Amino acid sequence: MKRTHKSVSNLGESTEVHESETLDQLFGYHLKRAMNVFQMDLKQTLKPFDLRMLTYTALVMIVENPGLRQSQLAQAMEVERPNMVVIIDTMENRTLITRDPVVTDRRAYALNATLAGRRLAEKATIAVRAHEERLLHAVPPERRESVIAALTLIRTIGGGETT
Amino acid sequence: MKRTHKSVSNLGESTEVHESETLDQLFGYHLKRAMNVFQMDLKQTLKPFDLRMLTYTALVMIVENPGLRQSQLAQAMEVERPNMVVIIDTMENRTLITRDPVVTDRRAYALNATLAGRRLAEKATIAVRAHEERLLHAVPPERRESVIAALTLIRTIGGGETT
DNA sequence: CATAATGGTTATGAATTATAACCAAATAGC
DNA sequence: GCTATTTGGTTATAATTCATAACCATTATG
Repeated sequence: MKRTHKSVSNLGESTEVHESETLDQLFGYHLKRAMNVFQMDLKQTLKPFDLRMLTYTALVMIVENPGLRQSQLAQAMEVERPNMVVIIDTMENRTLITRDPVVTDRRAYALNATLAGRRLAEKATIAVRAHEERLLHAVPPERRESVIAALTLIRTIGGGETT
Repeated sequence: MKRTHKSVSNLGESTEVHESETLDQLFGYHLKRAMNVFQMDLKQTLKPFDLRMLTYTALVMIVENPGLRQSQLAQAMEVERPNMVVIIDTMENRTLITRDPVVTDRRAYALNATLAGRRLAEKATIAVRAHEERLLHAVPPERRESVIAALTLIRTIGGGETT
């Protein structure tokens, strides 16, 4: 299935999209390309809900982990704390979540989703699932699982140290 | 599996890393997490060569597609032309590549790697392969291929239109 | 030729991400 | 109890990254 790669391509007016054998052999290269496609599509998918990837992720995490604190969320999402603040701010301003006092620690806030927040998360998730189905329809479920397993494996190996 | 919704929760000292069932079911979520790990590691891998991900990619592409023009490279890398200019600039300043005149089009430049550029690309690629091996050693080769195939499939589907 | 389109460049702006310093509250040491 | 240190959250700001608009020289169109 490998095309014959000629060293010197006659670049005059070739409409051909140029590639690289070396890069094509790299796992990370394909990972990034697929990621780009996914990300662009997801961005469009979330736009109607006025959500970005990070806000969507944060919202869902809060919905499913009521009482979560900002630092925990930041850690879980691998985002710097200061950046988490603005994400939380915007969601609070939209009354998707609330910052509730924590009795055991008066400086911390417990994050909780409002009803509107849960509703939005639900709707957005439906759209996100449709977006995934659209992009993945050519990949049968068991292969998706296989890929996810591989990706998870990679993460557990490389993600050990967050130096 | 759903915890009781209390406004104020007792998340006092749980060291547990919080996750989300919804997100865990999403392909894109795992894609992004793995991508983060990969990217961070690759960044460190390329640092000794004073290369960024984009410069490495560009360099390899030029090495394997001599005479490539900037716009073609930008298109292949899905990068805006103005951004490509600075990438090319830095590589030219380091004499890794040259901008050679194109006889058939006096405003275009043919990009070619110098000997130093090819040498650097080789060394960097060895390091990148080692980095991949490190992160992927738990994933057997045939599964890597399977994953790459799936990722490619996704790209060909979603990447059709670049609106 | 005159007009439009293209390759490359410059300048600039928007958006995302990271860093440093700060306050209030909590914890540790004495 | 009282100081010193650490932690959760915030603010301000810098550094990166990425996208947009306008421009020049050249080429293609008609």
